[in-house]
Amino acid sequence: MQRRQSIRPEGLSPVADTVAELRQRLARRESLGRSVQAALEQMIESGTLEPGARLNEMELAAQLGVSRGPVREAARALERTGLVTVILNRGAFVRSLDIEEVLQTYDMNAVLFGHAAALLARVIAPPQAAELQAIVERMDEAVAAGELEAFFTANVLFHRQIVEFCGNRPLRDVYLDHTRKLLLLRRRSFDAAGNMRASNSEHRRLLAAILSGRAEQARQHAEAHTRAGRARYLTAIAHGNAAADEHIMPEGRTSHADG
Amino acid sequence: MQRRQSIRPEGLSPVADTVAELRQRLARRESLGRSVQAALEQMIESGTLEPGARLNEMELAAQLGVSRGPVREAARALERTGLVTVILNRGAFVRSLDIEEVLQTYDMNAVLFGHAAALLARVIAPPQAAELQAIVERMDEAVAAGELEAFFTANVLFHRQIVEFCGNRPLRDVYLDHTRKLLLLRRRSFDAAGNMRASNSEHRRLLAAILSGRAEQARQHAEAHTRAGRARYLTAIAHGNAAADEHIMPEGRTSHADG
DNA sequence: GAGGTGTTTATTGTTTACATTCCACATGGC
DNA sequence: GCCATGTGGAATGTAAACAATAAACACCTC
Repeated sequence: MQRRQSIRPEGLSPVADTVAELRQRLARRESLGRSVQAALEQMIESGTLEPGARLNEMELAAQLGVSRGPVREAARALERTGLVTVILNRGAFVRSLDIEEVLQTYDMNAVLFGHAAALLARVIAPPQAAELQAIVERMDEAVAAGELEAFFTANVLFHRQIVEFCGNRPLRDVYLDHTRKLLLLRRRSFDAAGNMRASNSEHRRLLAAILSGRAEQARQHAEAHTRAGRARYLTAIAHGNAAADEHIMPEGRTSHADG
Repeated sequence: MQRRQSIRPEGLSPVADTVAELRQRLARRESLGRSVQAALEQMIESGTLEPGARLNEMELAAQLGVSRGPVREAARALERTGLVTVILNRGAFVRSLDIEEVLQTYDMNAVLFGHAAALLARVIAPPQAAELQAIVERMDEAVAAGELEAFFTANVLFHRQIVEFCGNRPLRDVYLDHTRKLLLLRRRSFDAAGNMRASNSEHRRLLAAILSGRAEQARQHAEAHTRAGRARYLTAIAHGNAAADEHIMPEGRTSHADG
């Protein structure tokens, strides 16, 4: 049973790994809590921690070679990010998004991304324009070569850079947080290969509007693109492709109407 | 040197206050960390903790009658809310918003609030309509009576209920978080008395659009209302009324361009 | 006297230990 | 046979001790 994470037989102190990680942490000047948070996010992304799973503090602390304190800190941080739910005296659980929340998040993201595009259309600078164009071309190449992973990476970057370049930081943070929430908790299943080409032609139209400075048109393209993604998600779950995991969570007391 | 918060001479254990708080906590089934978070927020709101102030863990723990653990937890939670900044090995500091961030937050909130209004216009139910109308009337009364505090309370509730009723939870959470960030860190100075009447007439127009089901018109009114608030903020700081506190924070190394 | 360096002290980061709560299972009563 | 109750174990909530970092002060050198 081998894993990529530094899970190791208990009792043995893994000197090599530990000092390497510590050196890296010191170099990056981040606390153990942050490091643990990153590790947990990767566990969620890789599926090691599935939706609904409980984050056992002792177990995780032992696996990561730290004490429970940093693990707790990371769990609380993930709670506010929306990746886990903390229940008093019961612990932290990886959230499972119900369809409703996914759709609502798409809805909000559409508005935010649309606004970012509109802002960017008014302020975009040449180097940024060049970068976005390069990303779109990279996606075209990925489509032609059928490289799904490459397309996925470039696709994420395209959206990320648009909200980055638009200049509104709070908007960027919110959009990235919620996009990441969707990515991490839905296991990427939405990006079916068949839609890559259509998706990137939407990117091209959006970028053209941004480059020509037509803010409102950019807004509409960006909104439409996000809503198209929403529609792709809907058809995906209709075909049973993706995880429409509902309510695996230990509920926070679903309130009935009885006394 | 007297303060409203439960700051007390060191060494004395304030039994009465502590047990009362604990009982309340047990009744509400919330962890100490949550309670401390609420206490810190109130300290920030009341001005006991001013922007730029450091959150001394030991001191706060002693004041609140808990250990440093819950205080740390609360500080990290507040960090993600955007109320404090945590610097490695130096502690948590109450954030001070620079003008740029306030304006950008207004900008984002305008879009979100506009979308909430548009959504609500399509789904509003009679009891919700009645409540919103009642709130607007309450604000009118407050204007007539010159009751600033009452107007402020009703005003906050009006916006809150619109995003609540619109049905999009992620949007609601984001909007409320960022609105609260502005309220807590700017000490309410934006709501100059002279603008109450104008503000509430905007509310009336917005509500009319919502009630008549005109989504796009509601969106525009809501957006315009938020941007009007933004403009009021700008004129306020131009007149030196409000706290345009810039960069009191110990900076996270403002990067210069030299080697 | 100015600048740099070593030391001190206060505070945070982290770990360890204790108290409390919840869940599961077994036991007994109906 | 089923439900209620009690008990045991495991995990979380909290507190207190330990380690490491950073700011402040004094000192020494030039």
